Amino acid sequence: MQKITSQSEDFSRWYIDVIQRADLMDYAPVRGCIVFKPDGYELWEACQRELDRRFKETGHRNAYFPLFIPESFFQKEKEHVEGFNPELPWVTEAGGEKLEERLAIRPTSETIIGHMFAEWIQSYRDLPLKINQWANVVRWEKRTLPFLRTSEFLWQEGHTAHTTSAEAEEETLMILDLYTDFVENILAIPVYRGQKTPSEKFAGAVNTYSIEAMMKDGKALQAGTSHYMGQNFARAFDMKYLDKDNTLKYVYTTSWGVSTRMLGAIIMVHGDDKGLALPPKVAPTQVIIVPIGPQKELERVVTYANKLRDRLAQTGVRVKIDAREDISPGWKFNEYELRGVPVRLEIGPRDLQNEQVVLVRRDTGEKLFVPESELLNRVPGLLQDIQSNMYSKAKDFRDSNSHVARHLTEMAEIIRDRRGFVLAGWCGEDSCEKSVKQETGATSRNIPFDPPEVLPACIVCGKPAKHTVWFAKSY
RNA sequence: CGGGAUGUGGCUCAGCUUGGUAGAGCACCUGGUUUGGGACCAGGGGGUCGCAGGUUCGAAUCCUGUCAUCCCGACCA
Repeated sequence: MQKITSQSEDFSRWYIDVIQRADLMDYAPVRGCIVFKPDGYELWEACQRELDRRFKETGHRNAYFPLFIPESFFQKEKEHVEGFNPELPWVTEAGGEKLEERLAIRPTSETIIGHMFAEWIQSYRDLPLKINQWANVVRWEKRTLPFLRTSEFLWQEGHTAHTTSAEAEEETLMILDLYTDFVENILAIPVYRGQKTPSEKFAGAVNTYSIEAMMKDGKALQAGTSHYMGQNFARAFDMKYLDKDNTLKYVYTTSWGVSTRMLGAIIMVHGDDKGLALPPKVAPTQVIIVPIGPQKELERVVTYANKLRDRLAQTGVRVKIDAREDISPGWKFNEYELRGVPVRLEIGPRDLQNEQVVLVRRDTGEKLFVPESELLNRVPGLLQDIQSNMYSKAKDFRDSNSHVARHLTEMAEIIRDRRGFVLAGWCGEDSCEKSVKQETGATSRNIPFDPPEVLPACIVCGKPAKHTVWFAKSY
């Protein structure tokens, strides 16, 4: 069996090797498009489950809007058109005839949802309106990478409309908190929360907020964004309501999304040279049972293993058994480590004899000999322990690769030699932000709400800093 | 979109320089022996060489075009 490239040798190749060997995806016959294979799609479904529950708990309802967007819709919001035009695919012909108006395949749905909201909103009593949609979107990217940037991807996009700017801003930040909670507690990935600089914000937004995660190669990945649109889209799409004072007013809107890019984050944050490592809370299989034994004993072992499987499943653990006889235990060990299953349960004749099982942690490789009588009590705690340990490891890595720089040359050195995130002061000028990119290759990730340190001077021009900003090379 | 590389059974690749009708390892199938960290023996099936043209008696091999993937860069909610 061919080995995967090690992370230290070539991180990009390691990533491509792992996602294919772990059977998460396959390339599709269309440029930049991938197939989410069952194991990859199950991971996405696990994310969906967690997020969808949170959206509903916070008063959002799911709906579904069309894939096609009339060209004229895009013309209505100037920044929005300019931002998205380069990456739009167009339908110009259908049913054998040329269309009167071209239809874009949605890159995001602000426009068409804005159009519909305008029809649905009449009175202040219709507000707030809080909708989420699970959908595929298309952006014709120049350079693609499975999960992280593909021409077509899956995501959720929330869209809300409110009577006041304060309420809309509150929604925007509440969602950022929701994303943070999900990514940190479920995916075990620590994030920096903050506001995007004007050059990095969403096309048409007033403010964009993001959570930024650090991959194991030190690059940043925007794991989620939440936008406050002010009245930009309300004016463009005529989203008005009659207020208590009997005057027409524009609503304030928000939008926010996370995508299948998060699968890439899980892989790049937790994976190692053995392959994937899935946080227990999203792992489609949390415990894999591998029965071991010579032919004569195997039947007895498997019968017993099946009983354990059933009892574990009853306590809510997602458990599977691999009782294939034609594949050696050693092969299975490697296989499930590659696939990132958090816990392996080995059971053989010796264990039957001793009334115990062997548990092996994916995160540390540690072997635990557990009396059979304690198994049901131990497993949930072990899974929780793995979950926390994975978060701590990721956080330690992130923290030890987060630096502070006071001069541009210093930042360039850090980015070049040590990688990771660099905190720096910024005067607020576009030109200085551009200089950072030119000199170091890093772009501004966000302006953190709670920077570890406040920097007084702009790293480029030395003038008083308006903001303290995270910079990094990013995916 | 620019620069570089690659495309040959499911996978990794050899063959291409010097054209002569496709090969290895792994995987797969059958039988047997095995089973606590990627088992072994024997037998077997599977590819007109990314695609389309061209040169030639003859093309995986030479030429042109095209598509896709990987790396670097530009661009990028």
